[in-house]
Amino acid sequence: MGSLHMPPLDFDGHKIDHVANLKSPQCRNCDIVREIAFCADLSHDEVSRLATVRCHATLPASFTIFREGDVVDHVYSISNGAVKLYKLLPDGRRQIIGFLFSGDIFGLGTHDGYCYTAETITPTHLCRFSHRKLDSLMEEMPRLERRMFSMAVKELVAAQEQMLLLGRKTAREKVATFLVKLAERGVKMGLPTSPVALPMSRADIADYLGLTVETVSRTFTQLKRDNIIGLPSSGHCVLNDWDTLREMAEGT
Amino acid sequence: MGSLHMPPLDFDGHKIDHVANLKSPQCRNCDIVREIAFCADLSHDEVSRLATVRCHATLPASFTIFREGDVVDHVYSISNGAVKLYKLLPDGRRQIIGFLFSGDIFGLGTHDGYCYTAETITPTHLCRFSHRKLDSLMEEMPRLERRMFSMAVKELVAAQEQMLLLGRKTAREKVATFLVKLAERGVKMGLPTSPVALPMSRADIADYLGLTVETVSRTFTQLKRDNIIGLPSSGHCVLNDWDTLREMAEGT
DNA sequence: CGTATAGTTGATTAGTATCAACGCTAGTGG
DNA sequence: CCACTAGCGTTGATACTAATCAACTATACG
Repeated sequence: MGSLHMPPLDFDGHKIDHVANLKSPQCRNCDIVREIAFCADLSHDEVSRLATVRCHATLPASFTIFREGDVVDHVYSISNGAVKLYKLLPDGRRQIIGFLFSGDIFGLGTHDGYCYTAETITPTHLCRFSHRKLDSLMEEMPRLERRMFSMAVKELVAAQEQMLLLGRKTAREKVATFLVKLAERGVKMGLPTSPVALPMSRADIADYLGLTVETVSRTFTQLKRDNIIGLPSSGHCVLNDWDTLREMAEGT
Repeated sequence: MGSLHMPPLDFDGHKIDHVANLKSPQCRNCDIVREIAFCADLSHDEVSRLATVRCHATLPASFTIFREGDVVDHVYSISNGAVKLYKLLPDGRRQIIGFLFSGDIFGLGTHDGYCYTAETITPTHLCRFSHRKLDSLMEEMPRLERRMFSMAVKELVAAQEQMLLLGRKTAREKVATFLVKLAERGVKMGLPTSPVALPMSRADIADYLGLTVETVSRTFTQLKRDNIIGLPSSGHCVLNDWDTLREMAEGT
């Protein structure tokens, strides 16, 4: 929020890592990313060619990557860190469209510009690909296009589930769904089910679930009192009763 | 609702129009569809090849085309009529994901099956394409893949706007947005801005906007009392004050 | 150590849901 | 042709969930 009027750091500026050192300690992480991000399913050769059009950057927390309405010029892939995407109403009401983590990509859009603002939550390491270059690469690499398409479909499926949550679930069900999804996402990344890391603020969670900070806080406290979760700190959540949480998320 | 346990009509069964007569009175409509649906941007030759894998059907109102979880085997394009897509919670709470009209396509999904149920609202004429055949066509026709991709992106953008509506807008704003969007959609199809046709029931509108029937009804009545809209019948809505409606939709 | 920010908790309000009744419309069958 | 019925839409009374307003506590930061 505080960075809303800060101009975006240039990827070619001082915060950039110009060379990806594939033998660095981050290598293992890169492999994981390759499995999940849009490099997956591509041959070694294809990945190398993708690498020629990419650019890295390490950004601080609360850094605005681009704003809703900006010209759609790049696609981003998160190597490491956490990003939130949101839309605003003129009076400041905010809806967070999604939280993204390592391996996720974002930056699709139409000729009307990006349809959301993207902002880092934690310090984040990003890969950036220019749409222009990506487009010409896609001409030669149909599998890349396939990959982009299937990712768009996945995003769409996620968006539709979130519509069900926002339109029809209670506060408890919303929070339960949020925790279950975060935990499942973590497991896919090789993390344990519990505790779940909550790098985002309560305000962010509220704006993601269509609630207020107070309601989110109260709901957490309530779930804690019922021994369904534990809150060792505001940034971590222990899932004590996975089954109950899952049922609650499904609305039963 | 009443057709929930009715087995889907087979496209190869008695309700099928096996041959598309391009010189029929529907021809003009077909042209319009070609502009909007995924045949747009394709050459005459490409459209012909698409035609070889397609299949037509005329379905009655309230007919379930496929259900959430069904194996994803076809993509559908609406020639004529109206369709709603929805998701259900185990206890029956429903969220309508979208209303679709002439020229719209639907039927994207993952290996987990379709992520929503599709049901006709009015009697509807559909085109159906098998995913399998479409996939092999896409190998040869990159533009077709492009087209599918850009349509998925458009759907995604729409889903994200709906998230903002569901999470952060008031009942009045929701209804105003709904009417504005419907009117704009109509204009794209060459219809006048007003009156807007409302082929769907109040219950459908409610489940689309995350409200109850009663709230939708009351909100319509209220807008009518304020002379912003007129309701000559429950199926039509006259937009008297476009600017106010638009502002209301944007939340100002 | 002091200040600013984030998170929690409490009291009250407001907006929408729920429950209930009634009117309208369209289709049905006598 | 018209009364009958069923479903949809509207309206009213009340309840309840979550929002708002406000105070306080915990945490992070300089």
